[in-house]
Amino acid sequence: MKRVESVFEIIAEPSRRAILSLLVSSQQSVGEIERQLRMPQPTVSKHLRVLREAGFVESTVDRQRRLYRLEPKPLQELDAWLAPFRRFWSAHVDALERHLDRMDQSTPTKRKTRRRRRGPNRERNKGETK
Amino acid sequence: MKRVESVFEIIAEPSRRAILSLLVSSQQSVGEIERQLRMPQPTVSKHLRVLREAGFVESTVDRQRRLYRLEPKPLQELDAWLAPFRRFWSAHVDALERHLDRMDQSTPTKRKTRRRRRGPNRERNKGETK
DNA sequence: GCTTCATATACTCCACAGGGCATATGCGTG
DNA sequence: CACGCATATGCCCTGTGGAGTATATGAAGC
Repeated sequence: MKRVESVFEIIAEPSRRAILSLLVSSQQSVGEIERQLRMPQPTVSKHLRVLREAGFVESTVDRQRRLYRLEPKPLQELDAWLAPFRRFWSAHVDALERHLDRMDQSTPTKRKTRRRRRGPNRERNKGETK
Repeated sequence: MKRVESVFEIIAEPSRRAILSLLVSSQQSVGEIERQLRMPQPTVSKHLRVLREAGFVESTVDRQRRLYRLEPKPLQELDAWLAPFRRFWSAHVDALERHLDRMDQSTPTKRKTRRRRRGPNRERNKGETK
């Protein structure tokens, strides 16, 4: 009865994140999730309920199974929340680079290939941190 | 003593998110945070502790105050975690648009102005969901 | 030295979320 | 219609995280 839990609280649960990660490739039935994640079926169903009521997933009926699929909106909200911070850290990378550039020209020592391209409005970090 | 709480658990707390959002503009002392967020000082300090131990913030000493500033890494991890989902939903937008395009050409009925621009490699959603 | 300001920590209390288990519902098939 | 598989729900129990309050630490200034 305590609806509207924030997106953040929903994904704080490791099992729920696991489920979401499973569904990102393709939709799955409860039983498939149960087997892949090795967790008891009631647990899966309960987490799916939370995810469904929070809008992270939708279910369709296929014979006696329920197929769960991902819905983009909630995670897009999370992405939106991150926006100011992305600006923050890219600003910092810029500052660091300006600093290094100054170092480079003032200290022409043996430097490995640093020299980053300095085109204006560098495209934002794409999240490929690894 | 229960270190290594996940990034997700840390930001599940509204007060902590508020603190992070405050710090994104500039560093702040504990007292400033306390006043702006209207929360008791011990609460602020406790949350700051959690944030510090999780690497979200760093503190420097300025006279009798402690200045807290944002550190990018943990939120960048979160950003990285989102990457697969971004791929997921941008794929879906593309599929939807292809679908609508087919509808458009096969069903020339009265349609409000839909017709989206179809330039290749559309720029990814910037998070402006509102 | 003592006092005051700024921050940190210790301790108690309580609500609530998740796990485990039993059981209900519901659809399919003989 | 009786049985079986797939999923959902209800209930109890426990751990833990956050609020509140009091108090400790520690630097400044007199």
